[in-house]
Amino acid sequence: MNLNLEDIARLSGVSRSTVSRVINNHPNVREATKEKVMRVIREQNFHPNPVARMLATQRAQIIGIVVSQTATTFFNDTSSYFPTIIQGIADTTNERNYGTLLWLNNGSDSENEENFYRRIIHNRLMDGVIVISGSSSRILVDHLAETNIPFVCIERPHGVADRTTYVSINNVEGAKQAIRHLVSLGRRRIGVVMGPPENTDATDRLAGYYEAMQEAGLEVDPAWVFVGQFTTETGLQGARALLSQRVDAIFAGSDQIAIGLLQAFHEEGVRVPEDVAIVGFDDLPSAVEVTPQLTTVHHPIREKGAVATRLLLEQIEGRSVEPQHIFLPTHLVIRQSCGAARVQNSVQAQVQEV
Amino acid sequence: MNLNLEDIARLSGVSRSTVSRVINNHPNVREATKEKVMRVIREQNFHPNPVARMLATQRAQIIGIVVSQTATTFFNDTSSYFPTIIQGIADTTNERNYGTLLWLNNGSDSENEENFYRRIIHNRLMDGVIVISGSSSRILVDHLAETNIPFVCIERPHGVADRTTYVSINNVEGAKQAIRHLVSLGRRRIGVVMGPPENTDATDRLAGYYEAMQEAGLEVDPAWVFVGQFTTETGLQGARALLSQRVDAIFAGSDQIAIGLLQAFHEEGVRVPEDVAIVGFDDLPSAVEVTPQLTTVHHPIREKGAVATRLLLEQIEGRSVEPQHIFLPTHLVIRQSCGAARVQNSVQAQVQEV
DNA sequence: ACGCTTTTTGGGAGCGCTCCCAAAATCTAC
DNA sequence: GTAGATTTTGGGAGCGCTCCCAAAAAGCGT
Repeated sequence: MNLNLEDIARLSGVSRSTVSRVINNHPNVREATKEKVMRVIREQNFHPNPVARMLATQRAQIIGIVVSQTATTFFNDTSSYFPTIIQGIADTTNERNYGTLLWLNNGSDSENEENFYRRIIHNRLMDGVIVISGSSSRILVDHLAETNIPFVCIERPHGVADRTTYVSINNVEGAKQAIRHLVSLGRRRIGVVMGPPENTDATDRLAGYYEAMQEAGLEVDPAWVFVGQFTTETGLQGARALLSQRVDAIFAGSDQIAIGLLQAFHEEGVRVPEDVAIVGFDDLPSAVEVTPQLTTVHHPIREKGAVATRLLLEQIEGRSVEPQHIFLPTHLVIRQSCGAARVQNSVQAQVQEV
Repeated sequence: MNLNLEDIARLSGVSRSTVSRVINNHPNVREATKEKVMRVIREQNFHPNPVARMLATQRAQIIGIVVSQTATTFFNDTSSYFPTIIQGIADTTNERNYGTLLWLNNGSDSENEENFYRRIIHNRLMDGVIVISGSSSRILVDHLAETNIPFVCIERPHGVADRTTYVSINNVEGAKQAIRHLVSLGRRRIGVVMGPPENTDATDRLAGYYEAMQEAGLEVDPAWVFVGQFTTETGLQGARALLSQRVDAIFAGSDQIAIGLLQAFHEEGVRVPEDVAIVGFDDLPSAVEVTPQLTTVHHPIREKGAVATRLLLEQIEGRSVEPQHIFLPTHLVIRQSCGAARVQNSVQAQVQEV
């Protein structure tokens, strides 16, 4: 039922090779021939079989997106971190006519995980792979590094980092921007609630916190540092832990955490930003949906995906070989939760009236 | 560098065909031969080239997931509708060793859209396709129906519905559950803020609202019905529109809308549930993160993805031909926003103390 | 019109598998 | 040991394309 090159060749009175040349618009085809063939192709609504082409060229025009187990939790919460990265990837792949094969590991046992990685590595359908949250899928990254499948990580991976191309953001600087801002507003007892140490974003942001505190000449009491996950749950716990330390500001390692802080403080009757100022990280869509709106470090998530894809395609198409390490810039978005903005948020306004 | 069947054959002293039989564990291979070949395969860490296999078998073990343009907006908000469906799909594809090709259209102009659909239809890499939000990608569904690529829609599509297999939920019944509950709590002036009429979930939920109101013998004032998008923005607008109608309850077409209502009422000083009771739809993760927690109709999103995939694979593997229409059941989750729960939410507790 | 260069075209081989058929090996029973 | 049935194995053809090389056609200058 489906036609092939040979059929089109017969119908247009030329050879298979000429049809192939027309399709791949090879320069050396006479204009008249080209048009003749093109007409037949259009008439028959012919589309060359990509599988055959793959087999012949050893290229698939497909990249893989791997979302590792841990990271999968992101899908369940209200952060849209992952989907946003994927959108960024799609921005580039659509533009360049690549397909994307999505690998989501949501099994739980590690036997499955091993099998999951095998499937990825041996699936020769992909010209390259983007590993999201490289820090949490070290095994895969190591495997990938052994083969010569081009790949790039999103977020700085552990271990193989310098031999690997990755795209991250300037977490250290972002954290410093946040802390400096709090300091400039007169806060001194600045605590931090951070994500897990396996996550390089978390470690980098924490490093930025320490650096900025030191630069400001502020000593950090270890009890001001609460480490958990990048979740609202951790925010709730962190709020309780830090409240007893009488901190006057908290740097939340992510907006998810910040939202947890906000919830806890709301319940405890602690006023934000009056009693405790909060600065988040990520600038998620929900940062403006909470009360008070979050002051937060903008994280160019979608761009990360797009840039990673561009780098990967360069690698695939052989235009680049050297491992690259990209850190996209961040910037602070000042809203209400830090207390810098004039605007009073409506909760207080209301409570004061009562 | 990569070995092929012939190499393995040579190394194990048998023929290509025998190796192929071993790999596909065809019954007629002597045990001894089988083991010999297996050993070589393991030693060489050989994996057959899936592309060649595809070309020979005309089967790819890959399905496509199409997320159409309009739906893409879901990615940007805090609803995790889409990612959750995709997880459901992955649950099934991982189990069955299928790969998934993700098609995300985030371009804007319609020329792109046409091209996007072409790419999908002519990409012969997919044994079948899952169209998410079929109602919004009618063109694609029509195209797909013309070819004989197996496909399944998530949500009831427009037009071709009865010739098409789709998986949806019982929107009508879900809406009725919500309304009945509000009626049982003594509410009479029940308004509704609903998503767009192009969306069949929206139309079905609205139909359920009308039916339930009629069953309860309550007349619906047309001014109580506000139609927009499935977004918080629409919630904000809807709240303002319905407030002047002095409704005592609102059925929100989605939790996103409900969150918008909550925000607006919070700002206006309208108490929920005392002044206005709210019931949402979807039971998103954020339903428990807002104050008061949302009473809402549970929507088995992930299951929808999993079921759709199972149906698709049956179709692909030829075990089913008749179009099927599945409506997964919903149930009401009672929390705080309807006023049925004893627990007072903390905002009021606080305000009352002041 | 003719030789020479350049462009255009056709066909073979190959990508790495599966599937079919026929040949070889093995088994069975006498 | 042998005929006949059955199991196991090997090799050819084919899936639909690309790529290379050689042959054919066209262009060009005299």
